[in-house]
Amino acid sequence: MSRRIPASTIRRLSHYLRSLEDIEGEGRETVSSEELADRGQTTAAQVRKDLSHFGSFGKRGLGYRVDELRVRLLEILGVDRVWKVALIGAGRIGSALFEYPAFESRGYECVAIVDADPEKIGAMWGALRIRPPEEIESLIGSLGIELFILAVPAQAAQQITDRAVGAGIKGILNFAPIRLKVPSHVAVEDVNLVMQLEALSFAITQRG
Amino acid sequence: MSRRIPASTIRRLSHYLRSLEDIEGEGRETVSSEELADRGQTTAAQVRKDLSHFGSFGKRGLGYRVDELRVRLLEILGVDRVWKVALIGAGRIGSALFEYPAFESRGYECVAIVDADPEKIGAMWGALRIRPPEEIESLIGSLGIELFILAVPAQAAQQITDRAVGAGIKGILNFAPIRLKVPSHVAVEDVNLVMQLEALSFAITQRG
DNA sequence: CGTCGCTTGTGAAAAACGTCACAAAATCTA
DNA sequence: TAGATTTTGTGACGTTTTTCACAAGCGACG
Repeated sequence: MSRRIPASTIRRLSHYLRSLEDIEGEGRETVSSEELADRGQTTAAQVRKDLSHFGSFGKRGLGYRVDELRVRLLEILGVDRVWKVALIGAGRIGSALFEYPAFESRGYECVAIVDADPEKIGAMWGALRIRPPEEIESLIGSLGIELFILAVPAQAAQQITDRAVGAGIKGILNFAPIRLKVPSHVAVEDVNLVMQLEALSFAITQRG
Repeated sequence: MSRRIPASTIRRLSHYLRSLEDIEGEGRETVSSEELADRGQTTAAQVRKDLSHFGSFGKRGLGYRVDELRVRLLEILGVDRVWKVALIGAGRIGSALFEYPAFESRGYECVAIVDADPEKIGAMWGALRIRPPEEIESLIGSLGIELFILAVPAQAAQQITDRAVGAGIKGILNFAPIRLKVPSHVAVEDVNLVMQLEALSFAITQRG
């Protein structure tokens, strides 16, 4: 029941949540920390320690009720509600993300698409019309957008970020390969595929 | 000059490498640990500690020679050569990745595309023809493929992984939302956008 | 009801990771 | 050459994160 939670704990909670959904799909009603550990890449003690940051949800001798723990994890992770998301950048990555079914299934709802390319502005993606960057502030305000998925070239990313921050954005999933500067109350998660590929080639090279 | 390197160090090395390329582009010849720290999200001591795992590349009083350190980082990360990559899954994500310019610029060369959809098999993407899954083993063998970019539905991922491992694959960049089971000599990096969005919503909810 | 088997929750120990502080090495200046 | 100045490389230290170990809680069963 502490205050400061490690980022690695949060990642594992996401994974537990997915496992719980699988387990629920299998029709099971309870699960032990050991089984959750096996399905993740961790240990039973780690599972219990992770959960203990937020309360005690299990029953000794029995384990955790699957649906109960699932709902608690949804609450903890803040995905027990809909998040209004804007997709900034209607290129290849943006297009792939827009169709990515996993987002909607977790309550992330794309309510706006923005692109700077005059050829794209005005086009329809599904029910959404692509908007020009000038409308960023008004879109955030009128639609209640809290999250940005930022899939624009690196040189445009900081400028757009500054405007989004000014208009009250709360979090950014950043695909641009730069470190965005934001005030401390704005959350940023970087997606960096080159970095992950380099982690692979390092690991392989290391082992010879 | 130690043996076991923290994953966080590797991520930072990738970032230093990008910074060095920027700095070189600005025409500078040397750089201090402090400047590298400023461009990353870290401290000068951390930069020096990270580098010290692999040797001592700087000159006291001067800093690091930009081009020299850049080349050393390329070697350390294993990107001082070409990696033959296969793209498994020619859907939206696969398409976005295939056109992603950053991959080629770091020496990751896509030499094969595989998809299970009969409607896609045989189609050309650039100079590459989309292959059926049955050819996975022979493609790995004949083309010298070492890395997979796995962008297929979750239920197909483990099966394809098993076959790739059997045929000698060394690393997998996994977009499927499951934890792949692989022998310890195979490296896996998971790309999990839902997990990253959940990290955002957690952070925002926490501060709420 | 008492005991047995199972599994949680949690302090305490250990390990991993990051920070600090400073001696050592390099250049520059005179 | 000597002294001033800069910045690295690294052992010692502090903090964070993981692992360990076990008391305590729960259900089952005779």
